[in-house]
Amino acid sequence: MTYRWMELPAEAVDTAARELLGWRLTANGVTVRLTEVEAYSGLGTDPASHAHRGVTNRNAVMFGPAGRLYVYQIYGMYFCANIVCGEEGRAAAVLIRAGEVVAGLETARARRPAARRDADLAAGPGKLMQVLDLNRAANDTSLIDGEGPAVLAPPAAAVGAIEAGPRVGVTSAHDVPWRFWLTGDPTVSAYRRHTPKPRART
DNA sequence: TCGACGATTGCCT
DNA sequence: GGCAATCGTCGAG
Repeated sequence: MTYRWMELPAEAVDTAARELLGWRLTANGVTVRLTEVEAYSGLGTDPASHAHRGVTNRNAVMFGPAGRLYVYQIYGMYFCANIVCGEEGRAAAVLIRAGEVVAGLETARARRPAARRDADLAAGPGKLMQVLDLNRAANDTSLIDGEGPAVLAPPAAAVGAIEAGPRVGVTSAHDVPWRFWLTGDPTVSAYRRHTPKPRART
């Protein structure tokens, strides 16, 4: 199985990100509809990308074939998931930032007792991974062939309007809006400000 | 081998 | 709105 976004070149990762909105990601009994994503190219022009400084042991998956999962741990306690895009040998990935739980709602609630509303169940990269019960073990597994813990499927219904905006907190490459979300969706976390970290000097 | 930090979240005031 | 928790990864020495 090959999807359109899998055949786009690495420099068109923003287009791939757009196309992935509305797709359904299923893992461990829970299905979420992707409502917010962010593109990362790291072709030497994206300082925010893990792949910006070349291949390392961690980001090697980003340089692999499209349709696989790139999972990494952040702040020592949460996981974030990326959908690898672009041709093999060139880094490109789409970060899954938020989703709407469309199946396995009870299971999702049990996994995230801190969520007060259903819209908060997967309204963030780390939250989404908790809901799907995915971790580092899912890194470098396929989202397409069903052999991995997670499976990605096309939208069940027509995807609505899409909005785009620049990634907050990134000074370079801010001229290109690489964050995409479904207009008006309550699960989208795009409204959140990027928390500036306490750093010496400006 | 060591030191610093991050594509975050949730609890505190 | 502010900040602590917590550790794998990376770059420098």
